[in-house]
Amino acid sequence: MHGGDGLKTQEIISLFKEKNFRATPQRVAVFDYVHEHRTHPDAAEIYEEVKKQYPAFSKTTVYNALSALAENGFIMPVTIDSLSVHYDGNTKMHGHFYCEKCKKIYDFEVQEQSELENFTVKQKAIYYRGICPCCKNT
Amino acid sequence: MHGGDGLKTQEIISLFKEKNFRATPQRVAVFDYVHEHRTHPDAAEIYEEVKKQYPAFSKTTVYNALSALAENGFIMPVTIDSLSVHYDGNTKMHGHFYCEKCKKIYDFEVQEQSELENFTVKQKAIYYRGICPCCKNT
DNA sequence: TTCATTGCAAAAGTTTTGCACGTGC
DNA sequence: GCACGTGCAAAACTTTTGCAATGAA
Repeated sequence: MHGGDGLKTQEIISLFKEKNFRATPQRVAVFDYVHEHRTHPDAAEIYEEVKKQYPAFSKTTVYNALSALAENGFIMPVTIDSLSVHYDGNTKMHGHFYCEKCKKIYDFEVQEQSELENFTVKQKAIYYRGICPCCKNT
Repeated sequence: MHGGDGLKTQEIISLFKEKNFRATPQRVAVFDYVHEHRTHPDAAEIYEEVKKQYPAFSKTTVYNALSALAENGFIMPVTIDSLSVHYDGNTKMHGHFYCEKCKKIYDFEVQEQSELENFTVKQKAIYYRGICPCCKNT
């Protein structure tokens, strides 16, 4: 196991159909990868890994799938690292810590965040950056 | 006036020297632009605008200056929009709202955010995204 | 004088686009 | 069947790098 949700392909497809989200094998594979690997992968990593299973996979499709999945709330984009957009299968509100040394992204719990009057808020993100405990001791 | 701090060149240079930050005219100009234009400009905008005053300006220098200024706490990077890094002259803790329609970034107030045990936190950011009041009514 | 910074061009990397083809519903 | 998704290559962008020249301290 990878520490994810462990949803079977059929369950993922059902999830998509509930939201009238077209269930292509590519979208299912990207969803599955992001949910099974809670290390905040970016498009490049997802492309490399998913291609091992599905050799015909295109990079464009990864970008399309990620955008569509994020738009529909199936995954959460993390723009903490300005180089590339990372994605998180955990869509519940939580914070992200970016270690400037090892570049790893850590999750942490946060309290409920306030609303903004008159604004339609679709997504809230809390990003911290600095040095993680591991890298402090080296 | 642009709504910024209104620091004179000499004051900016003093500010730099206090922190042993080498005061080149380019760094002063970039600092000045970011502090006078509180619209969260990115490197491209700063380059275009500052070049009007100083034609010999190089894009590399803008990136160098922005990194160095951010590293020393003179400005704050805003990675809310995955396309480019924006910069904020206001380094006091506050939130940023990104409108997905008009792409404008709004500031808002936030409460004190919690610390993280064992982590060295150098920077905290709170990003919301969605639709701003202006764009809702169109 | 010295060493950090600048400026230019070229490279590296991510993301987008255009368009023909394929496929879920 | 039709609209939407996919795949490929090329384009568009942002940011970084290498290196010689310049200038702040």
